[in-house]
Amino acid sequence: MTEETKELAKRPISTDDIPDLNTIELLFFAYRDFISDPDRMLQNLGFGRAHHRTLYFVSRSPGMTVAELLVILKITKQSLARVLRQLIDSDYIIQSEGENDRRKRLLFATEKGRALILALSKPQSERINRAMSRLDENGRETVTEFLNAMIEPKKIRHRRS
Amino acid sequence: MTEETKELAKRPISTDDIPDLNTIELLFFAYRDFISDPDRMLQNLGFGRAHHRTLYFVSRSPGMTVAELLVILKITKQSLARVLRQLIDSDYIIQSEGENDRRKRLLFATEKGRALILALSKPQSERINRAMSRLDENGRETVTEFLNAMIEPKKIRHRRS
DNA sequence: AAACTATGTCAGCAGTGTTGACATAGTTTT
DNA sequence: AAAACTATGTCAACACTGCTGACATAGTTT
Repeated sequence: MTEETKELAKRPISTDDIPDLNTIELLFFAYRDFISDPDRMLQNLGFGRAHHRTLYFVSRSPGMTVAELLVILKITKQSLARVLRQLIDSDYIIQSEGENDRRKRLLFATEKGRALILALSKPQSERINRAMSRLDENGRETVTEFLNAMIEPKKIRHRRS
Repeated sequence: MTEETKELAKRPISTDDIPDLNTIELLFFAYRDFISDPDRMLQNLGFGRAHHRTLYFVSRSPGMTVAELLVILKITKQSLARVLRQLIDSDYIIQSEGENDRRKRLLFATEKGRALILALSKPQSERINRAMSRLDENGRETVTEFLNAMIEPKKIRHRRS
């Protein structure tokens, strides 16, 4: 190992190479810690992040269909089916037939599901609150604006005529 | 399904229930999109996010030991061993013995590894740059401050006397 | 009746996290 | 020098969540 033929990069990468390196790193740590509180709670239930997200969006938009959920989560039918089944079997979510279109499955959180999503969101909300507390109203809007700008703009979908 | 005995939560959860709900959602979407660009690149190499992070921190701090990497990444030895082995076998990272302590394995990115981490970081940096471009210097500091405050404060570790 | 749509399911695979046990080499302590 | 400790590696096994492709069923639209 002493006489290497491979070229080594001994100089650390820095903001000279990538100007926003510090922000990249901050985002990694911030998101990891942000998700860590609910992760711990979920573990006790035998659930994971996918359950969290599924329950979240269903609670946020009661009556959502499976297809709509797939679009939001950007995962495959099979990935969703697994966690959705578990959430339904353990009474966090229930399905009901669509009124106009009986093929559709409208998804609703039960009271049990609602209680869980509120419990999971609480530490996240508190963390955000702590971080925001240092900022004035203007600063909070700045953060919101920044996060929004980080999101991939929705592509306009053209319907088949 | 028409006559349900289970109690339904038909009212959507909202900022009435969780004040920072919108920020929670924004963070989810922002991070998912932020990580999606390098994810696509990694796929072509047969690598994943764990490889990305490992290579990142080694490039950032050349000469890092395995133990130090474990502390930063907060994963288990076995999880790291797998991706580290692949990175070493495919010449993105090399190991060398510690000078003082020959048990230690000092990790360095090769030029190939350096090139990869720069390529992976580029779209992330560009995305941050786009999002930051709307903000003035003061706004950028606000975002940095916010992200820092979202991170779990390091616990003070007491050394055995 | 035929074509299409919404959903569900099966089998199998990949990446990355986990635990616990054990092995080896090197360092420090007694 | 022997004993204890440390840094790393490895083995086996498992869990969660993403993927693909194929196929089935029921309901809707053409």
